Amino acid sequence: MRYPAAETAEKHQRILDEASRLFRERGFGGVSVSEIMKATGLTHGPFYNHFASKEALMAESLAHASDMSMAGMREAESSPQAMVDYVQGYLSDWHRDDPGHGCLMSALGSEASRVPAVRAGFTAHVRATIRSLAAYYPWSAKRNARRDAIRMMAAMVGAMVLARAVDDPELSEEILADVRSQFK
Amino acid sequence: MRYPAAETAEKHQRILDEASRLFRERGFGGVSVSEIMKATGLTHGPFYNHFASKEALMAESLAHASDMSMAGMREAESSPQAMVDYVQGYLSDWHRDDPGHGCLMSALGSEASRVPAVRAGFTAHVRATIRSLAAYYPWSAKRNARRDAIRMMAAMVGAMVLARAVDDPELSEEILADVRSQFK
DNA sequence: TGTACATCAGTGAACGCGCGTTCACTGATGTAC
DNA sequence: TGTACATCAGTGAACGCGCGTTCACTGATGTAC
Repeated sequence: MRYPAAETAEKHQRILDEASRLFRERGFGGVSVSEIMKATGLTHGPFYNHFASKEALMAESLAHASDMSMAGMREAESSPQAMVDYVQGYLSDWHRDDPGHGCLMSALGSEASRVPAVRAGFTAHVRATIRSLAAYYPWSAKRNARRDAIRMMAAMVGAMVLARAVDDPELSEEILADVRSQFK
Repeated sequence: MRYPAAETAEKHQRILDEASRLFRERGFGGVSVSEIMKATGLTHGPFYNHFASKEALMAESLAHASDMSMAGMREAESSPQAMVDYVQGYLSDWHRDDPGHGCLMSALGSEASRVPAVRAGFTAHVRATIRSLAAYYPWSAKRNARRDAIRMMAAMVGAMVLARAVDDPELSEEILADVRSQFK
């Protein structure tokens, strides 16, 4: 049946919300189209009214996750302290235990290398993250801000990947704490 | 038909070699049992003479990759300079472009969090890496060696994940170079 | 304003495909006598 | 030393399953008159 035009756009957004969450939680390969549609409260059929393919959804939901993430970063840019808090929050247990609403670089990084459709969006997100960290984090030497932002970003992503993979909570906590204290 | 006993053990090793390479190249989900067996020159049937399941192979091939990797690290432990060279080599284009023979943390990190069978082996590898870096890298302050080893390892893994995912060679090179120069 | 009809996001059964896994069978090897 | 036979890693067809994707159909909405 035909539906009000407004609902269609809203459903499109809901698919993107659920997809970007589920992909970050379980990886691109770990979630089926049916599961995503079920999570939005629909059957799997109409998926192709919204997206050309699962790959197209991967690309669009990665861009969506990036938009959400960068919107959150806008707030962190309001003050040097907010920026430090952002980095500390990134390296928190809370973020480690909720990949679905967290950083897409640490959640989808290694898979992104293998999905060509997704790499351009991923690259744009990496660039935006570097730019924001370089411009707003209270660096001691502004001259090397971009270089230091890249180093910090690498440490943050690596720490999160390792803290999530390791099955000993103590070691996981140690990794996060050691990198946290590096940027306090 | 029956085969000489020596060949059987050798084939087991060859399956592990190919599996640990292919898994690192394409991820656990990106390689089928058939492909692995084909890469060792066999049909997929006898796979179950060697391993209980694909999950069991994942765990065993991760341990295998860890063994190979730690064997390589033994050499790096021979001198402080060799250790610095090891870190520089880790952050090289060569390593970035050959994940199949490289670090399993950067290749399989985000997937490892989601495969319970694999996490214990992954954790053991992380511990061994920390131990080796802490003990043999020429730290300025030996007192904080373990903390500094964890920080360096996080930066190395994060840099490799990002350098591989990004689709702009210049940005990829910049990430590697900036983290390389941090540990030179 | 009321009626007739085209629209199109929805439904859910069905498709081909590749996956992990199983199994009846093969036949050179190693062992018993 | 020679012969008979049990062993078991191999082969390759087959299995059930869930996947991404397609499609004939539905029916409330929006539009034309």
